Amino acid sequence: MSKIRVRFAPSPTGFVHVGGLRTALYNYLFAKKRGGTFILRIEDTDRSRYVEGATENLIAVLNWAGLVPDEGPEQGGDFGPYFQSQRQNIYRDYARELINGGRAYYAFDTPEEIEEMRRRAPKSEAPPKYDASLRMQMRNSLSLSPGESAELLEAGAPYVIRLLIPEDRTFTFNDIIRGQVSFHSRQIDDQVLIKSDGYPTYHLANVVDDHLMQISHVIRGEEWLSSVPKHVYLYECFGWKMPDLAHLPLIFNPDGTKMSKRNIQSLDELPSGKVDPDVQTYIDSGYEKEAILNYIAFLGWNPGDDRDVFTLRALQNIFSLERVNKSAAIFDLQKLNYLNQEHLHRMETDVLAEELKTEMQKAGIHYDADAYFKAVVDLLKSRLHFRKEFVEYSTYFFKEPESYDPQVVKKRWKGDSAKLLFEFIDEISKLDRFDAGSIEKCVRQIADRHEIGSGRIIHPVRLAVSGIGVGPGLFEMLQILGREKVTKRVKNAIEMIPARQQ
RNA sequence: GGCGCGUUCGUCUAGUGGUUUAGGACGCUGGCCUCUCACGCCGGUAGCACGGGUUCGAAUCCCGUACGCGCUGCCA
Repeated sequence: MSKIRVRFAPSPTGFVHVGGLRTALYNYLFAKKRGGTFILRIEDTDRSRYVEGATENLIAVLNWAGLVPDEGPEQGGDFGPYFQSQRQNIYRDYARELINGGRAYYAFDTPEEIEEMRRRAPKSEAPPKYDASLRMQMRNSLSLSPGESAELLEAGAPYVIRLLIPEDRTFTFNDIIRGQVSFHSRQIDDQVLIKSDGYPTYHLANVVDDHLMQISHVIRGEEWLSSVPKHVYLYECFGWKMPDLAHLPLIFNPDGTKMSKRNIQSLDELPSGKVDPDVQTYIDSGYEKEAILNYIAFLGWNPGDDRDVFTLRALQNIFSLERVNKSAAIFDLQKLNYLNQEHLHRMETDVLAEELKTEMQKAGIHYDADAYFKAVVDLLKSRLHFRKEFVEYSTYFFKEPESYDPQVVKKRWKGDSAKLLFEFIDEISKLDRFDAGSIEKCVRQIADRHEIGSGRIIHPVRLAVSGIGVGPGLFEMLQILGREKVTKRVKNAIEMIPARQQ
């Protein structure tokens, strides 16, 4: 079996689309699973749509995701350059070869003339194509005499090179995902191969580059399916072997429309039925990298069993194109959220703690010791949906409460709370070991003594040490805080709270 | 309009002629756990687009219809 070589070939026209990231991911997974090469090729042949910084941004997102190319603009390789804009002369040579072989021709029609040709058609009908039925009425090296054409070329008249699509041919090809697909040449127009600005169109460039770069499998979005016959014909003209094809299903908004960046400010205020196609938005919103990758991998693919949480490494081992679906998928934020939480909960505490330090520093919060910090992370981990929540959830572990939630005071702070809490700090002062088990025993004993529910102590203590009414299990929380802090905070609260009540 | 591709719970999907009273996950929902909020656990909800064939038997094969999407550019 020949070497697996796949490419992700985006055009730098803006932000990185969720669908684009998935295409990159599938290419990457396919290559890695089979010991192949993952190539990044920048398809920047449309100067009018070129966006400054888009390439850098694209590479940054790919690196962020861990989908690092084996060959590409950054890492180089034996098949460069990896920018199509730097390969112009290559395409030009191949286009000439086509013309010399009678497979392509020069066309001198101006954009206005083509526009006019299309406008001439009755409104009820479909716009005509530049094809066998029309080309002899246009201005090109087929309709003009050889002398006229040569004259125009010599005079430097603007021209494009068009592919001469044969009449009455059926192009059939096999797609790994869709099976056999065929098109009749009647449906295909004489595709422009070289534009008047000298740059190639996608169709020529991708065929030439895929061949020259020895691409074994083309994995891309379904929007390309309809232009495959043109590519099939080009491969035939050049006498090249075509790579295997896999056309991926599209990804849509919840309302079934195409994902668009229009009218989207943030994930918190999405227009009804819409979702943000910009990968950067999810990164900025604090989604776990692994969760994003896991989620988009499952948009159109599944491992065939019940498992649904995978790291990039794990996906590498089980991915296969054969298990990619045919039908389009809808992007669902809730499932992403679920996976985000799953990945967070499955992280090793040590690793998470290390990464959370950055979040803490950003928030300007300082902590005492590594062991203490890790203990807090361990305790709070299972309550996290997003890692950024940690800062908020853990504040009272790093500084004393400055106020007490009035709602909770009203609900939990009873007339005897102060008295019970005095008793509580007195009891815990006698404890040999200040651990969750001992603290709990202590609380239960006080409650029994007064014949009240232990909640009558638990809730006020929580309020006293944290200032709020929600949080992790109280006893574990107190153990981590330590006897000294707990005693101090409870005393503070006893002083503060009744004063506020009056 | 033409051509192409697609259609299993609200969503992601399993399913490749009998193992299926169509399975899982998210969501929603009932409960358990419990000191709160989460987590976790147990349960429920809901689907083969429609119509014809083929077959002893079809979600699975064929045809048609409907609907959706893609392409129909000197965009990719």
